[in-house]
Amino acid sequence: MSDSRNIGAEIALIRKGTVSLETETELRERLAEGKPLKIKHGVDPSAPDIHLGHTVVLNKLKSFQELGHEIIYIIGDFTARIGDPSGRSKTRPQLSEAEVKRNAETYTQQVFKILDPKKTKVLFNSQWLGKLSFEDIIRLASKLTVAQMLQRDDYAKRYSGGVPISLHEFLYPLAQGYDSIHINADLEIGGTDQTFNLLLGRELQRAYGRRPQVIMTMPLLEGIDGVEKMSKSLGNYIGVTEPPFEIFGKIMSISDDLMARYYELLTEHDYTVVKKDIPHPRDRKIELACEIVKRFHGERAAEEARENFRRTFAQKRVPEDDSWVKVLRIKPGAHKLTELIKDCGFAESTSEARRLITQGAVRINSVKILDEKAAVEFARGKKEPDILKVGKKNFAKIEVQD
RNA sequence: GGGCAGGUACCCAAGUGGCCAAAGGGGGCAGACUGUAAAUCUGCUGGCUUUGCCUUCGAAGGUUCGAAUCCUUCCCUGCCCA
Repeated sequence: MSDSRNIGAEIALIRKGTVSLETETELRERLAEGKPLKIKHGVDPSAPDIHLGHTVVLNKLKSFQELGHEIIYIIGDFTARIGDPSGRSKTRPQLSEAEVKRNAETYTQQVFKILDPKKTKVLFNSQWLGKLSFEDIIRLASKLTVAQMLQRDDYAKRYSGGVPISLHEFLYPLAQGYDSIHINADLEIGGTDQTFNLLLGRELQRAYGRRPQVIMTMPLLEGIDGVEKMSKSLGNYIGVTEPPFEIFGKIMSISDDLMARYYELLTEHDYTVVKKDIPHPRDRKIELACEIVKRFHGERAAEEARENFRRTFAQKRVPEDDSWVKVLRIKPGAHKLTELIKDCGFAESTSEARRLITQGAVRINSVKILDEKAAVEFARGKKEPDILKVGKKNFAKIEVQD
């Protein structure tokens, strides 16, 4: 690790796919010392699920791990209760202690789908942040000025736009920076939306007489809407624990432009090469979907998802995947269609169910039903269960029993 | 503390006594066309036992035959001054 040529190669590897690295010189110095670096990454367990957006950073952490460095994965259980305002035009909801704890547990489980648990140190920042006294916090806050805080884009925008900024929101980056001091991080990595917080960590380390951490930012992955960054709260995410067919389907529904982006950020492939090898964009997307599914569910699941997809959408048949077909058990006799739709969870209210019917979105056994008042008769002992289809992708098997 | 401007549906935003379940845009959903893509076009977008009824315009009271709209009090936000 002390060989300067190897350091060059290592830096090249580290740099791959990053947006920024401040500073490369400092990184080189630290690598030259020959000790494993403490690589810090903090997460906000405000949503309990890891999605593809997180994996961009996680993959980078994994490669650090493979290079022999120490990963310190900080669950921001304390900071989650502040609510990170990064990239938001609004104050985040503050979570309760119990919610945060529950989220944190599922979070770590999922992280280890990518990282090696043996080489990862998971810490909760309530361990040290919870012990700070009010005096400590004052001292911390005195290191920074309001003008510095307002440099941050989302604060500045809100401030000039007359949108409220609560005082506690200023504490978020401070707390995050304090984490860096506490663990004595050599390098902190985050999405580009974390740039300000990461830089602030450097400031604070300096102010506390520590060597400032190197910071590295990774691109933010757009969500499946192709516009906003992927996030659970926007509902435009693909979670790593979602069932194979679900992941497959979500990938297939993204735009072609976004597909290029996903190839770049989520796979090792060079998109220009892929484009040449697979000329039809649909097939390219299928390949991508397979690859992603494979990563989290294995080869077989990927093949099944591919087959199922073909069956469902190309051949317009009922998918052979339980995660995509709800099972509704009902008693024999006549049932109002609106009720059935609601019971399957395909509509939240009778009015909505009614709308779906009149708009031609509802079929039973492939027969379109347009009468919003329709009641359907179900008898026991049919060979094949009746299939209710609502919209393009909602299927339910109706099972009749007493 | 004083002055001013505001708080309308998922978001932005119009509406200043009845024609208001509330214009317009965004988002979302559905349909057509497709490759479950994009673009485009069309419709829908509070609830219900739906030719009607019920609840909603920051909250609570009040005026009125009738209130998102007028009055009172309260809560919240921004700006300016101190």
